[in-house]
Amino acid sequence: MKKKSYHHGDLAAALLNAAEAELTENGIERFSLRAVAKRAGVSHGAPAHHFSDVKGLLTALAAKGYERLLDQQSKREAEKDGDARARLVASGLGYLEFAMANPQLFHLMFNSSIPDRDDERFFNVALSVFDRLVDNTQAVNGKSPYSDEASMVDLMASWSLVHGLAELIVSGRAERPLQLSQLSQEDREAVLSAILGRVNKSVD
Amino acid sequence: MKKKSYHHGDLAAALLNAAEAELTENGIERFSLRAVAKRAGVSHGAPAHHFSDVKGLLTALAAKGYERLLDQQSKREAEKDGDARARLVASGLGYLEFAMANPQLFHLMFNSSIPDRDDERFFNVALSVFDRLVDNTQAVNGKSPYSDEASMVDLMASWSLVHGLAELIVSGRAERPLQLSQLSQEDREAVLSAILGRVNKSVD
DNA sequence: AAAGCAATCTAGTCAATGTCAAGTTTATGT
DNA sequence: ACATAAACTTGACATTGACTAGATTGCTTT
Repeated sequence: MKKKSYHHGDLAAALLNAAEAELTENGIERFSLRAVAKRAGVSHGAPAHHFSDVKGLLTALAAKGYERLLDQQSKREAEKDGDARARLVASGLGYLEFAMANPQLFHLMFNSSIPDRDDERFFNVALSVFDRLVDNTQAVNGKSPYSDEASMVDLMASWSLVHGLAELIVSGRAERPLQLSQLSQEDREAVLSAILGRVNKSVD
Repeated sequence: MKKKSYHHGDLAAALLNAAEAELTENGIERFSLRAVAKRAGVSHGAPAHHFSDVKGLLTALAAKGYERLLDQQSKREAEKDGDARARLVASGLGYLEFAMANPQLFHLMFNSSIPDRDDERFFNVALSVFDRLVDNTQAVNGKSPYSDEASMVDLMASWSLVHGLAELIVSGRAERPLQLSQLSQEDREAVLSAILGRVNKSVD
């Protein structure tokens, strides 16, 4: 069905797909805009008409990543519809799952200064992820992080733990201590849940 | 005293200093080997004789960073010589302090795939940081993370929390919730300590 | 339906970059 | 002092992102 017409039809989407494939294969540090264009079957100058530059393309890709992250978390939370704390942990597992399934994309979203964080779409979807954490935290301890300082401390502890663990796993530094790759899916989740459960334990 | 002689004298060290300065000013993503050479006052080909390539130079720089991180932690721990748990938190504060003082170097050490983690010096000093955490964890809960699984879970939770918090701060994502830049040094440490204290709280 | 216009894409060019090879200068050891 | 190796320079090359001018095509307007 694909005719090699001058106009592509939906080059923007095709470029995003190509960009993610390139990112996955080569990593952010060997990422090349020209390789993306070649993969999409267009000239090296074509991307500029849809994304002003590399920064624009990768900002859009990172925003797409955030949306998938949100989906992943929603899915996980939906499975545990009862306890608020269980939902918070489930949300964290979704975060980890996303990181492990998309390490390079995760890296782009969180460890790169290339994406433009002030981009509207990027900003909003990133805020959504944060807001979800706000809601979950409030559901657990009954107080809004925005008004209650201790609750915000709880939130930051949860966030830091989940994100830090994701970083350690994705970068490979958690492999030696935990040997996650040796474990079954089930055991792995048990270990990760145990770690996530170590934060904000209710002492009352 | 510096003569513009053909031979530099200690170019390796000079290149490392120049590299750190360039890294601090431009960040890893705009890091240029030629700019480093120019800053050190040598030709663009000179670095190759001391560090085989960019990877080699940045691996050495990252290893230096690890050494400074270790020092920072030692300093902090030395101040709290009593309680094991207080020492663990102090160690974490040292970690955060290093990250905040050297954001780009931190980024190079932990979020970049450029440094060669199998490099002997890099590997060993990174292991030292981990071993310190092992010792501190054992001091707190009395069991070796290497033999006791629950203790390793504690360790990973501590590590993840500290590292994640450092990442959130350095990347700027913690600023909105915590507004650390608005706080005094004292208040800031109090907040950070509170967050670090949220993990592995003894419930017995 | 035809013409004009704007969007889309190509192709050529430029400066910057990392790496390599060849040559030059200086230190060192015998 | 002389040879040899180490340190450094210079020039070259392929790759990269960005810019420009021009070619092609879809769309709107009448």
